[in-house]
Amino acid sequence: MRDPERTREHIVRQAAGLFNRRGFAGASLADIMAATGLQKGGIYGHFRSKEELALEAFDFAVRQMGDRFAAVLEGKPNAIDRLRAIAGAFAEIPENPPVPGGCPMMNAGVENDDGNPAIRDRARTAMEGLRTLIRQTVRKGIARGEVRPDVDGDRVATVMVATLEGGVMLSQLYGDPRHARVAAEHVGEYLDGSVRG
Amino acid sequence: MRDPERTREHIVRQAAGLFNRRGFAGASLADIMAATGLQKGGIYGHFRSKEELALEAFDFAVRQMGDRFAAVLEGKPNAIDRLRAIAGAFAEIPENPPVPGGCPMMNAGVENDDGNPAIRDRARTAMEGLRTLIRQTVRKGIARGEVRPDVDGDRVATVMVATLEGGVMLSQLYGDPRHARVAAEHVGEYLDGSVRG
Amino acid sequence: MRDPERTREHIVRQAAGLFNRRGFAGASLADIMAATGLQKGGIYGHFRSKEELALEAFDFAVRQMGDRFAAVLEGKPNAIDRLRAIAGAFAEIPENPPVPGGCPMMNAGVENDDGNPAIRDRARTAMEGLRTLIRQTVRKGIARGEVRPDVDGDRVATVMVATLEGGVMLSQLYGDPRHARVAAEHVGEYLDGSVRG
Amino acid sequence: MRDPERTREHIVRQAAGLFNRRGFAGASLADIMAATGLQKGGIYGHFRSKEELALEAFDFAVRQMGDRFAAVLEGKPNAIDRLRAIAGAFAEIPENPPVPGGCPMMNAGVENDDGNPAIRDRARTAMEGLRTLIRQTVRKGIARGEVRPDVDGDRVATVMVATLEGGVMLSQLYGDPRHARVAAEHVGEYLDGSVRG
DNA sequence: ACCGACGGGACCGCCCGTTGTT
DNA sequence: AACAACGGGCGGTCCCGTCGGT
Repeated sequence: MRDPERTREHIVRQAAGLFNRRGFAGASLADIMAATGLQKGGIYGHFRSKEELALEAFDFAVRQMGDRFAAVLEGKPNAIDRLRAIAGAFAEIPENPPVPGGCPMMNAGVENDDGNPAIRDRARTAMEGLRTLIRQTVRKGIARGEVRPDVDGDRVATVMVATLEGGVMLSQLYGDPRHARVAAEHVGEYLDGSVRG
Repeated sequence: MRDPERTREHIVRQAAGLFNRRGFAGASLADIMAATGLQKGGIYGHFRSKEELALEAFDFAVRQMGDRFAAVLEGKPNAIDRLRAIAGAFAEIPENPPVPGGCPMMNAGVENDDGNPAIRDRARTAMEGLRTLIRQTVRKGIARGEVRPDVDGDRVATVMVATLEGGVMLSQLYGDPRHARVAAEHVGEYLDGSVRG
Repeated sequence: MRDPERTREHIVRQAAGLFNRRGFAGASLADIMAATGLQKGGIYGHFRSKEELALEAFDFAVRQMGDRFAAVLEGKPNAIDRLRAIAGAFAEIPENPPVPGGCPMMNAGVENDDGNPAIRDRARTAMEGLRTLIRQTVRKGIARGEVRPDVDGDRVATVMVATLEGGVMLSQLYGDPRHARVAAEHVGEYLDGSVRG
Repeated sequence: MRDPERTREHIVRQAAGLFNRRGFAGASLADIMAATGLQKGGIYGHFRSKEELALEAFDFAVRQMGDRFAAVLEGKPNAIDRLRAIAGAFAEIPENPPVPGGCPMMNAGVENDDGNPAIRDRARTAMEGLRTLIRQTVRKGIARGEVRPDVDGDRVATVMVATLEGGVMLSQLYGDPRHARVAAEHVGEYLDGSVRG
């Protein structure tokens, strides 16, 4: 681990999985030391505090999610196709999570209901990014005639995100990926029935 | 606080809110002491451990949820009406939570992703109770001709619960009750469009 | 347990075994509650504190030891016979302890090396009672011509008690009653060889 | 206290005295903190638990005892001289204890009558080491014609250890070193009268 | 006489963060 | 850059003792 930049990323990556699975309070520095193979000094040389590391780890996790979305949206100009692709990306989370522990936005939001407002803010911002992606996709879809002109993009965003995140949550709770897939399928039907122009 | 039974319930009620908001690890005995006005001895006289208290608190929270459902289902024989009532109950959670912190099943499920399998099991069982309620409502609705005969009750349960829980999650994350209401409205349209016979 | 006197003795008896085996700090009130079948109030109605109970329990234990000595000394006027009888009583302790846990004087003395001077004082007094018994037996034996006139009773007491208590300690440590018997046999030879007149 | 090895030994040494005087349960971490001048973090960095520290402290205490024996046995080939030297070492314990609190084998054996089997096992092993030393000294003494050929080394070991440990116990109980000395003198007479060839 | 709820405190173990050193 | 010793404090658990009630 000669390259300090590489070490830093290594820490962030391992911490992201731990924080996502166990939450900020539940993941201890001892856990992170074990996961990274570093001692305390090696970690505190890169981050001023556990919280600073948690924030970077959360951003990293959100970026992993974003990369997934970017990958499935690649080369899809059609709005409905794009929204379907987002649903498909969610359907895959339980079986192939971008970060261990599932969706970081939901996890961070629920686990930091109380306390740790910094992470909560980050979760809100990230979630709003996803909702904005959906909203703008809808808007462009309307402009392109692929989406009914009377469709409210904000509502579509809420319906989609709620259903998909809820499906992931059920899959995690039951340890059964079907729920996320059923939720994604429902979103597909919803898009065909109520959104498509 | 002469009556020990009352004290016990008082502890459980306060603890339910704390555990629901902060999670099992996040809610300390000091928090519970502060919320109940009791000292450690007074709490450990009623419960053998923090976990035993957490389990009872979780059961209490689930019961509070169940009471909500029972209240809105009261006197509604029609299946679609009943499913709508469930959606309506979820829509109200952010503004008027049966237990502070929102839906205990989702919270416990997400926060105990790792660790504390006992609470996780309880969360699964409670969630399955809700899904069973929906499934059986669908089945009776088919028998009564209120629901299309080809509707899969299990899928309806997953779609409804995913959407509604996801809506509650969004409302909590944003501090805005609209998301839960939008999710509930979507469920209503889904019921009218795809379930109603 | 109608008779309060009987209850009190019941507590003392059970506590004596617990304190003798686990020491003052090691035996908790919860242990005593479990052993006696009484609740806290039932115990504190008879004793003002754990220490007061411990002192009475220790006295009880010493009395049990004393009863053993009295029994084996009964009808033995000869000094050497009496001293042998004391050795025999010690030899039996590991297999048939008068109080669970062995000799309370040794236990209390060793376990209260530091702290709890009250129990330590009682242990000293009790031990001195035993040494006085030996010393006076020697003295009478000299007067009766059964013991050499130049024998120092105090030294006999120390040698006998040291050897016998040490034998009991070894038997307890190893869980093997032979050591106490060997020690008692040695005392017998010592009496025959160096004390008998 | 720069050198961690030195710190560790410092902790062990101080803890050995505390555990030997107060027992495993009786010596609290607060006591050890006070005796060592370290905080909890400083102690738990060297030992994983109180029990691990107690085991090392016990081993240290036994080593201190062993050093005493080794010192007095130095340059003494004759078996009777060696056995006398062991008795002499015991006679000195009350006035000049190798570890504060007296003989760790006896203390640990008596105080862990119940509970803490690990320390009890160590005490047994250490005591058996002492008995073996005596047994083998007797055996060699027989071979060298210094000890009667019919002497049973195991019985000698039990008699000597019982008497000497008992003497130390009496000295501790009374706070008077004479008992240990009398016991050692008795052992000397026993060796001359019953063991010497 | 006995029960049992409760107070308040001490226990050990783990936590995060700092600091001196290599 | 990384290690590892250490400080100081919070965590849950169990402790003993009191007191109102039966």
